[in-house]
Amino acid sequence: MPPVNLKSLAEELNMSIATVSRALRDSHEVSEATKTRVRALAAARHYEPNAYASSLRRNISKTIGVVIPKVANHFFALAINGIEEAARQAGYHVLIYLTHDDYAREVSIVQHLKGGRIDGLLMSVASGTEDFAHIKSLREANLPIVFFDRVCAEVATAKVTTNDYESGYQATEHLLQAGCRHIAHLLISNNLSIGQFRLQGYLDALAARGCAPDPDLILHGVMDNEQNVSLIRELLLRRPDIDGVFASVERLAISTYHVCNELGRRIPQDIKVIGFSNLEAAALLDPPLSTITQPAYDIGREAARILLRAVEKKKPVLPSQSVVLESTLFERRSTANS
Amino acid sequence: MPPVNLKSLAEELNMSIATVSRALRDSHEVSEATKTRVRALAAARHYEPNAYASSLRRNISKTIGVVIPKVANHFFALAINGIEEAARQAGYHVLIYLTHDDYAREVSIVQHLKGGRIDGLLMSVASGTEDFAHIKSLREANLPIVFFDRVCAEVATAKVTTNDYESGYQATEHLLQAGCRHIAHLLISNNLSIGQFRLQGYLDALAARGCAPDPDLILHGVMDNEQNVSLIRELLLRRPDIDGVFASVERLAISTYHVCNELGRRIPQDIKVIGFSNLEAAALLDPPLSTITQPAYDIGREAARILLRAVEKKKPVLPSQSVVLESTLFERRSTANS
DNA sequence: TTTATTTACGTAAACGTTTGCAGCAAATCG
DNA sequence: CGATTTGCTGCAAACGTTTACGTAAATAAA
Repeated sequence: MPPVNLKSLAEELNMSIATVSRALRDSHEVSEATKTRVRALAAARHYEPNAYASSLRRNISKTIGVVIPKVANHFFALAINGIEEAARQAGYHVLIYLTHDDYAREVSIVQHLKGGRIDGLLMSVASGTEDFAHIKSLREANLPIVFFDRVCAEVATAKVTTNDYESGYQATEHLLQAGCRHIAHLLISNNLSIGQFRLQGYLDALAARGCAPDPDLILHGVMDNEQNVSLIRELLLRRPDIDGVFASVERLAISTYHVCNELGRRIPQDIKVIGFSNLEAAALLDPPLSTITQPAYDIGREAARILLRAVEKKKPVLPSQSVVLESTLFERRSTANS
Repeated sequence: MPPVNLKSLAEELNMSIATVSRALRDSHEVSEATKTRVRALAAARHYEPNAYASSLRRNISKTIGVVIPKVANHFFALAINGIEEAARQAGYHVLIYLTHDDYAREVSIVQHLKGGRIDGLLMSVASGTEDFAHIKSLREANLPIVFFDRVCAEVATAKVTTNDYESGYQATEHLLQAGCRHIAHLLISNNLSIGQFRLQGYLDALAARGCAPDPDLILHGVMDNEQNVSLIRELLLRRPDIDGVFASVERLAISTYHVCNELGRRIPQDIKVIGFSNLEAAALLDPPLSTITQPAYDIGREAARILLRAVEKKKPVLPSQSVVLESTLFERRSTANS
């Protein structure tokens, strides 16, 4: 089968390539009659414009990149869902890259993206990332970036986040109201801003009740889940007075469930648990887990919209376009008053 | 900042564009000395080759497409994970498209992919798809395709699936051994081959025990979850003798949990439940759900590897390269002998 | 020495599209 | 009627890369 491109169409129609191109782009400087003829043949031949030729010429790829730590996590899966929706509506394609929270991999990915493959980037930084030179170099290459959830404070661009401080405060307050006196806070030990905000909310909620913060109750988790289980087990054994756990990330809440099962601590009678989570099955857990749930789909869609607006208008993304969405606290049995 | 491309590098080095290009591609017809000089400058200027120019010229995009129904589903999320890994290792990029199980959207997406944007396609077809003309037209455009999980039997290419028949048989046998006499089978009403295989396994397992199949016990679910809950409720009320449920897809197992909660049927005492599922938290449900779990990550990685091998060798993908992976049955409390 | 062969590089033509410019009718205006 | 505008179309040059081909010098073979 001979290739079907502008040239072949033009030959068959006895007109120039330029006219065919313009007709298909609905240019005002080509007659209706010609447009109709061109469109008819293009449809008949199932013509699809070559994306690369077009991108090369126009210096526009109609593609955005998404760099995230992982996809097998309901939060990021939902975010991608929102991103894909916004992209599709705007006629954009979505390239996906996973860092697995590995700094080196993030650098390598970002470096490759400078080849003009994408018009803009959505990013949730790896938890290990401390140096942001690779990201800044992208900005110098004039590539618009929008961060979501795990943002990079050092880069002046739009960020889409949730009200993490308020949520941390609210979750802690919720445990206090449920009668907890000694509340542990589990977070992932890294430099992510979201963890810091949630922690501050926790601390302030305690302070508002006149409770002095106890550093011994703040557990810094690690990447490895097995190790987290050990850490939590040690914590609960060392401090039998703990009657509430606020997990900053889903995994730590799940690990807490495992440890409580193992140690025979009953939830919520002995210990109440609440955690950030987008787990669909939270309501079906044993017991149903109270969660602070981020609007993941909306985060993704909103971030994509901000990025695409900037891309289309060829304007830089401004920090002032940042958006803060609200998480929701779902009260379930794991924090019920026993 | 002036653009850094082959031309600018060549000018600065006082040599031709061709030599620079060849040096960077490590051609044997350029001296080691020149290569060193070129590579040094390229690194210093942070040169990244323009992906589109290269793709246009070589008619190779180093990109594969992934078309799936949804991403907010642990199975597909894990599959993407595997795909991304295989792609990254081979130096390929991954474009993602979601059909939301919508036929029209699938057609539109596939149509767009003919623009040369991708070198190969991985696909799990939408459950509503009955006509495969759009997919066949891709094959005519010489684009290699590998199906995974939800395959299209009509297209002669490689498919990566799981042993669905055996798993259906095994799940049913498991319920029978747990003492169930009246086992319902819940599946999504569509033409997907996987559903048919699982159903056949169910029927054969019953037959092997001398049980006549009862069509009234086979429930065809729909896309809408609310409606499924109603259907399951009606079924359980109409047939109080049902003491076992085998759900062909995760959602239907979860809906069964909801209905049992609502009707006060105890799992596993009154009804035992098993379902296909990749839910991470299955072991934490109330009660822990017995599952047949597909090796989703491996499916994705294997499918991508088969595709990439074909792409690299510019050979068509043959049906004989198909792979069947094995699912695992995880026995948990939802099917325990009460 | 002459004639092949090899090595290292340059020239220029692609790949398919978009777009500034020019041309050339027909229509409009002075 | 000549001059100008308007509407439509074609020519040709880009975009940045790759690569077939040519060529000059250096080396090897005769």
